[in-house]
Amino acid sequence: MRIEREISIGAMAERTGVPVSAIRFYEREGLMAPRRTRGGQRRYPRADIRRLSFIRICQRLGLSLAEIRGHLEALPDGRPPDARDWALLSRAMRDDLDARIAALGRLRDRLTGCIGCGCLSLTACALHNPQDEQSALGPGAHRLER
Amino acid sequence: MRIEREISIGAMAERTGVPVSAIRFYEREGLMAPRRTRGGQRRYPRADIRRLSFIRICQRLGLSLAEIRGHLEALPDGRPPDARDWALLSRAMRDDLDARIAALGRLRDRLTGCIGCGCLSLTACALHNPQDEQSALGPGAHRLER
DNA sequence: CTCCGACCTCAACCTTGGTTCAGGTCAAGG
DNA sequence: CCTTGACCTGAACCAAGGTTGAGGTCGGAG
Repeated sequence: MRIEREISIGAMAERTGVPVSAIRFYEREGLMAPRRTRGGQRRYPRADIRRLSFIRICQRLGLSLAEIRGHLEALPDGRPPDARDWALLSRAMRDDLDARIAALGRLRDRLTGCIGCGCLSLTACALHNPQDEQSALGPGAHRLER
Repeated sequence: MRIEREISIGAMAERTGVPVSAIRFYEREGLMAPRRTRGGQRRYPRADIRRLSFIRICQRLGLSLAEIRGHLEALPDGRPPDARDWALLSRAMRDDLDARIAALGRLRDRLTGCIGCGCLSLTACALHNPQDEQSALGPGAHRLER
C-alpha cells in the first residue's frame, strides 16, 4: 500500500479517535460527504481528517451538530479547504464563543446577589427572566461543557 | 381563600413560569417532594417556589438535573431553607461555574492558533486531546447555553 | 481465487429533558 | 349536592446524539 490519498472509515476513526458509528451518524446529519467506491465503501480525502476534528472541537465548545453544519457551509465547495479557510472559520467561531462566555459570566455575576436578595421567586428577576440572557443566546436545549 | 400556606401545582406553574408537566417531571427525578392531600393532589410550601426557580436557574447555567439534585441535597432537611442556606449553595455553585467558564475560555484561546497551525489532525493537540480540558470538566454529554 | 476482517444498511435501543394524550378523580363555588 | 375546572396517573412520543446488533457484502493478502 503506497501513500493513500484517501482513507477508509476505519482509518478515519483511528486517526481522529471518533467511533465509526459516530462518523456514519455525522454523514446522515449532513456534516460529511465522502466518496464511495464502486462497492459502496466510504473513502475520505485526507482533508476530512481535519474536518472531523473540527466537528469534535466545536462540540466541545458547546455547538450543536446543526450549528456546526452551518459553520462548515462557509468552507469552499470544489477544492479542499486550506489554512486560510480554517482560520476564517475559527475567527467567526471565536467571536461567537466570546459572546457565549460573556453571557455566562453575566449570569454567574448575578447568581449570588439574586439568590441572596430573595428575588428568586419574582418573575422580574434578571436571572429568572426568560427574556433576558436566555434569548440572547438562542432557544432550545442548551449544551456546553457538561 | 385566605393567604395560602401551601399552593397547588397550577399556582406553582403560574408563579414560576415552569410548565406543570416539567414540575411533575422534576418530582419523578427526585428534585421536589411535595406533600399530598388526602385525594392525592400536590401541595407545595411557599419555599418550594424558590427551590423550583433555583432548579431552572441551574439549568440555564448548564447543570444537568442530576447535578442540581446533588446541589439541593446541601439544603436542610426538616426546616424550610433560609437566606443563609441559599447563599451558601449559590457560593458553591459560583465556584463551580467559575471553573467552567475559565476552562471554556482556555479552550477558546487555543482555537484560533490550533486551527491555524495545522495540528487539528494531531492527537497531541491540546484542543483535540480528550485528556486535557475535557476531563477537567467531567465526562458525558455537555450542556450549556445553546 | 479464496478467505476473512473490514465494511455496508437498517432498525432498535439508550439517555436527557421534557410534552401530549387518554381516561379517571378531586375539591371548591354556587 | 352538583358541577366543572384543576388535578391525577401512565403510556406514548419528541429531539439530539449517538450505540448496538443482525444480516449481508467488499476487497486486498496470500
